[in-house]
Amino acid sequence: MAIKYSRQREAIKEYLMHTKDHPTADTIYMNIREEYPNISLGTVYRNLNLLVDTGEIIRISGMDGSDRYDGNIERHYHFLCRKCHRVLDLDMDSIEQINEIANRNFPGKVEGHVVHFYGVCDECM
Amino acid sequence: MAIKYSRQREAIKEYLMHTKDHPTADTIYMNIREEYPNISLGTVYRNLNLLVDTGEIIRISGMDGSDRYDGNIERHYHFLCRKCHRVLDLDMDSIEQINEIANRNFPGKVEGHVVHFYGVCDECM
DNA sequence: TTCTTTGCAAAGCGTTTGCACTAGA
DNA sequence: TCTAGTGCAAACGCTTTGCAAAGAA
Repeated sequence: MAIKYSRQREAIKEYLMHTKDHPTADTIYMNIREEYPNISLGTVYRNLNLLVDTGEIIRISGMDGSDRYDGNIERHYHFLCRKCHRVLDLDMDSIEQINEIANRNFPGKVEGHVVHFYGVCDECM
Repeated sequence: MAIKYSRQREAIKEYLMHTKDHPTADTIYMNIREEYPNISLGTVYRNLNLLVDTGEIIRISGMDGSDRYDGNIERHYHFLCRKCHRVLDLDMDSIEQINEIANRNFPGKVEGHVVHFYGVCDECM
């Protein structure tokens, strides 16, 4: 099925491109609702899934309760503050070589990994 | 509140100590039910939480849909097969130093990380 | 007895889905 | 026109919780 333009989807993408927060679907919903008061949470979820599938945004899973979304699709790492529960970007060297370390004694094939860091952010210290 | 003995909790712990699978709460429930047919899923969840809190078992989150549990509390890494969805232990060197790498340019304090690997296991290749 | 744990069922939370309607191409 | 996207509400999967009854100390 071909993808058609939708102003709601555009607004969601736009929003994610201009924030450095890593908002949840619900937060995105609350924000988009200011411009499109009738948008439904279901539409937000459907569009987030679509944008993740097309590679236009990234989904960050396994941090907190709910998934976060990120308009920055460059490979980077995330940090979760255990006090304020904000998700921050980490400016750090690549650790892609951990795949190789994992592969050494493994009979199958390690293709990738998910990492995230946690601790206390500067504002909460 | 003091912790009192419970045969159900003992059975859950026992079960986790003797399996190398990384079962979900539901799988544990199904298995314990063979010995305790009246046990409820709520009891399984309550005991799993209690055992995680006391450090007797480990919870593995963010792999699949549901959390997995592990009776092996030694620091080790996990692998999720994207075909059969089994979770396997990885026999690999420590990568604890990634915390330090993450800390280098970070204004807050990185205390820990969650990593898991994915790919195809030997049986699915 | 006293306080913890249980079984049950209901509720919670985040996310997905069916459907009739709307809107993009 | 034709098909994809929307809003709404219901349903989903996993987990937690309130409560009265049962069990451990």
